Amino acid sequence: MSEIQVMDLNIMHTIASGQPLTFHAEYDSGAGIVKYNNGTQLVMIEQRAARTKVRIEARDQNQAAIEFSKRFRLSDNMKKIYSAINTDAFMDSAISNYGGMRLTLNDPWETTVCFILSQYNNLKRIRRIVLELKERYGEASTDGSIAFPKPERIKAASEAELKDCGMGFRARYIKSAAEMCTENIDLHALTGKGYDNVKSNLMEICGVGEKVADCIALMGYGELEAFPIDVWVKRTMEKVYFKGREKKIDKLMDFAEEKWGKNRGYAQQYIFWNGMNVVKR
DNA sequence: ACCCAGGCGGGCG
DNA sequence: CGCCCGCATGGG
Repeated sequence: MSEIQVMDLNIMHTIASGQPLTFHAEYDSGAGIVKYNNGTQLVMIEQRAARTKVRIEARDQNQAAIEFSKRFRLSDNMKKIYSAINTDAFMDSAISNYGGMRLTLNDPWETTVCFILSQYNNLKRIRRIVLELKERYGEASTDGSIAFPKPERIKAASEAELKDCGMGFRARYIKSAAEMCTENIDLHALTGKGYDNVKSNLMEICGVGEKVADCIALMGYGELEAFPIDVWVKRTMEKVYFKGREKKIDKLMDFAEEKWGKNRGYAQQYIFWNGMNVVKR
């Protein structure tokens, strides 16, 4: 057992907010406990009521603490980021509602799968599909928890078997993504190559368009310039900044770059989550 | 019953 | 180019 000091971190909001980690971590909001397999082992993180200390339990404490710190982006200076994205009353309320919500930095392959599954879908069902994939194809760690399945394992499954996990028409994309990522492109090699480069390479994958590529760039590679625009972000931005008038994606992208600059990926996460849960339709 | 979901690829004008 | 359509599935 070890404790680490954290600032501007709210695990509850982070875990709830529709990111890859969300889709397989178990979270007990009453106890303030998250459990997830970090790729090699089971990790338990406890944070009571947005406190500044979290407790970590894992077989290999050191590895768990390092991975946790990276995955929850603890080295981000949130004071600076908030001052960059708190540009108006709407952003101010979003930050006040969900302060401490972090972007997470996830495995690129896992992120790719999660966001291919996200298209024309909803959070609840994405989560179920991801859990199903893990149960069927995931690899058990020695502590019994299950790691997200590697592309080799997904590739070995038939499209019909994948469809059986409830993913519908996305099975074709998942299957071909697994093939590409084992044969044609090395996802890990894209790390640190820069936003434009990462994004254009990701879009080579069938089933990965602009929005999904932005999600992967943001949450799988930590490219904070990525600004994924889904139906909620679009709706919310139109309502808040354009008097409810419809705007094209490109227009909204330019607006975001202008308004929130290099940290616009963080702005997007707050717009998305506050838009979906508070502004609603 | 009907509409929608963290969109995308393909086809058409 | 831009626009429009179908797509599997489950929940509101």
